[in-house]
Amino acid sequence: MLSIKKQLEIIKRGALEIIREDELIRKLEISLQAGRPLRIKAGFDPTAPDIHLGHTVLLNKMRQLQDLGHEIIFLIGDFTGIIGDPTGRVEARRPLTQDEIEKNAETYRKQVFKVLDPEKTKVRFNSEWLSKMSVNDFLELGSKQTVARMLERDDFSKRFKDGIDITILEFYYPLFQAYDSVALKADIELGGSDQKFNLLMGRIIQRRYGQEEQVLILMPLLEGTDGMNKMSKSLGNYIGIDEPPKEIFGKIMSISDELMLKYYDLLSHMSLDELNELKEGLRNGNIHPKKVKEDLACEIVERYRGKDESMKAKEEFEHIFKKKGIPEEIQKVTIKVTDKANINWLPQIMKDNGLTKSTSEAKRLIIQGGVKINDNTVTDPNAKLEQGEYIIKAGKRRFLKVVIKD
RNA sequence: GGGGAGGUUCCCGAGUGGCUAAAGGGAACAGACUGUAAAUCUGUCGCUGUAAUGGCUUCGGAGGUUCGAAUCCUCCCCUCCCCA
Repeated sequence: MLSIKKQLEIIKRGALEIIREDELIRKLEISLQAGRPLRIKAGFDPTAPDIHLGHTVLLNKMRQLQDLGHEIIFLIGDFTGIIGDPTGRVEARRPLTQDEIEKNAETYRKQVFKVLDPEKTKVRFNSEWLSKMSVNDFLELGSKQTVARMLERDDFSKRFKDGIDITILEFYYPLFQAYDSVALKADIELGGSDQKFNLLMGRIIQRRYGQEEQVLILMPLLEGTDGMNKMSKSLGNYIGIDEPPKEIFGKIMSISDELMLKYYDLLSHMSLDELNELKEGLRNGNIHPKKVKEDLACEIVERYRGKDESMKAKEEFEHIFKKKGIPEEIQKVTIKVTDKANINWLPQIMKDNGLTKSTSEAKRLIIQGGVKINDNTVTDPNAKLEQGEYIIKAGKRRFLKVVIKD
């Protein structure tokens, strides 16, 4: 194991807040002396098994701790997932079946182990202990916290003031999550900064159950591609690590320059010195922002998909956007003119093949000059395609190859 | 349990009998500009083949009044506020 100082340096990098640092140092000391790794807990929702870059901020930190020799517990909140985290909007959730949970867990394992070391990661489910709670246990847990304390939480107090529903069940969510720390005897809990309340609750509940309090490591939230909200699947502003390489590449390239720097801070494995150098270069104009963004896109794709894929994605991107070319692989359809009336009407073809949702939309797009056939802008919304082979480009990135036959 | 306010197109939100496929904003999409972006400007933004003063679908749900309803009536469902 590394020295306390070294460990601390690694742990602190990128972390938004550590509660409390003195406790962390003490825990590290004891761990080092006794040769006992610290138990680190990080919880994940079982309903969204698509890992995106936002998750990887946390996962990277987990990996670092793992590499320091500590014990990582990847906790799947299968039980609490049924309630739904009150953070953000609440929707009534359908309880997941055992099968679904197992399936989601499998997907998690597959994706998560692109970052974590499978050998050193323990996957647990909180239903293991929560579903076995007796009514008495449940009451006891409820007695450990007061309503006033619960209402301190922003989400709750705001909703309470605004007169928006808060179910009693939702009050239990932070308590259950806190109880997970008790059940696991966690030394450290890792989470996004939006989880601060829940994680703090863990400290309080652990104390009330006579345990030593966990240290919290709060990581900043990664903003989504819109640069406004945190990255999440439901907002559609996410970049999934399982997505096709060119998608990942393209999405990263489309973020704003400002956001790009935040992504560097949270996602790049570049050393701090290199990072500062880069920022300086951008400021004085010695480095072109596009190049910097490209490098980031390459780094990310390479990490999850390998060097080859990363090179390919970059070339393809260059090809399409810089040289305004067409991608190598595009969807191809063959149409027989005689099949039906209007089958060769351009908007109809576009709609039928998913380039647009309706013929109206296709017509609009044409009128706006957003449609090209073989590199020539189409101006006539009544255009029909005669026999031959065409490449249709709709908007910036939708392509289709059509073969019209008799 | 009593009293009151609401549910409008992807989201927020105007609209209280025809001029309303429904103001305005946001999101999204396209064009210009660029670096692929951001910002800005312009345009589009229910569906439907002759870019139609056409047809169809949409304003919580189901009926009804009317030549005509998002707008009026009845019942139902849902949300919120105040009081108990």
